[in-house]
Amino acid sequence: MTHAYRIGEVATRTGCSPESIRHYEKLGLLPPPSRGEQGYRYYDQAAVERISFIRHGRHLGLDLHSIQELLTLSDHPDTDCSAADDIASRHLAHLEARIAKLQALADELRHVVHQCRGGKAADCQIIQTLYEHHPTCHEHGCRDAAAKR
Amino acid sequence: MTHAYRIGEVATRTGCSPESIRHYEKLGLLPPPSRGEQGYRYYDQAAVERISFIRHGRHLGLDLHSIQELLTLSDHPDTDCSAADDIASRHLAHLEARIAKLQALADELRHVVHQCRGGKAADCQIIQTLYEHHPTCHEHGCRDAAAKR
DNA sequence: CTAAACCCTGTAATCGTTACAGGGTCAAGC
DNA sequence: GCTTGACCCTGTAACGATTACAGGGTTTAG
Repeated sequence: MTHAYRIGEVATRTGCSPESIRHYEKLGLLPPPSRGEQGYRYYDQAAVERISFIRHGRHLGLDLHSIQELLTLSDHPDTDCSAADDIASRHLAHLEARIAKLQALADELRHVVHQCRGGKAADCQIIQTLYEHHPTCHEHGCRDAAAKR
Repeated sequence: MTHAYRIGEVATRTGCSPESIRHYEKLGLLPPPSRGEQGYRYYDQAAVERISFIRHGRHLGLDLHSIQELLTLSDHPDTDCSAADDIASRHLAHLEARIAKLQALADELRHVVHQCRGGKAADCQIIQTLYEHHPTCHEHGCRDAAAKR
């Protein structure tokens, strides 16, 4: 009730695009805002903060479903909030796993990059590696890596 | 011409699902295979190797477009292959950037995790942080982080 | 002869965002 | 007045790669 912002102003204030804001509404993360006579959405300060909340969660890499759960917790201040910790911990573990995997991929790529400057494709180490590559090859001995799984 | 494999056998040999194989064909990464009288696809050894090539590229995190470029290089053995090196280097740089970003996110998350075991949602540090969080906050002094951008 | 395990095509879902198309509304400037 | 541009609305489709159907046909083993 503080001010009534139209979606464009909310967008610039929060860094969310108007499309994203409408999308969050459609998904149920935002309550339907009040509408002016011509159907324009009007948001109050609480809505701006809620959208910022979503934006920050996205910035941390949380998916909208997790953000939904966190918002629900926030909407019920008397609830036990260990669920929030679960979500954050789960996401952190997920991030760390992804980092480890990407590190492994980067290591593999570093092995093949700069192997073929100026040569012909027929001799290219990168292309050769892709034809012959056995996943998780130099992790543990390369012999049966292709057979497993 | 070595053997004629049906799509299911190719799938188990390469680790790609039949759907993915058909998808690669539709995108033009695979030449249309020969067909039996009932319309079944039949693949030879070269096709199996090409699909493995794609699979390995995907395993390294390359997108299908990059893989397409690498396959085209491989199809023209006389071409200069520095383009392959470009693709791999580009992807490596992309990976390293993504790793750095995920590391930063994980660091931020580690700051908030385990802050609210057993408390009420109203006091939850995680939820508070999401409401108040200013991106790149503890990078450089937190004061005007919200104002910029 | 029937049931399971294949194969075919085409479409829609996933996730979050962006980009339209096609239309309405409102302000400022002439 | 009337136009121009910046907004806003809804609904749909695209992105990338994969998965999951529906609805149908074929082969193979029991």
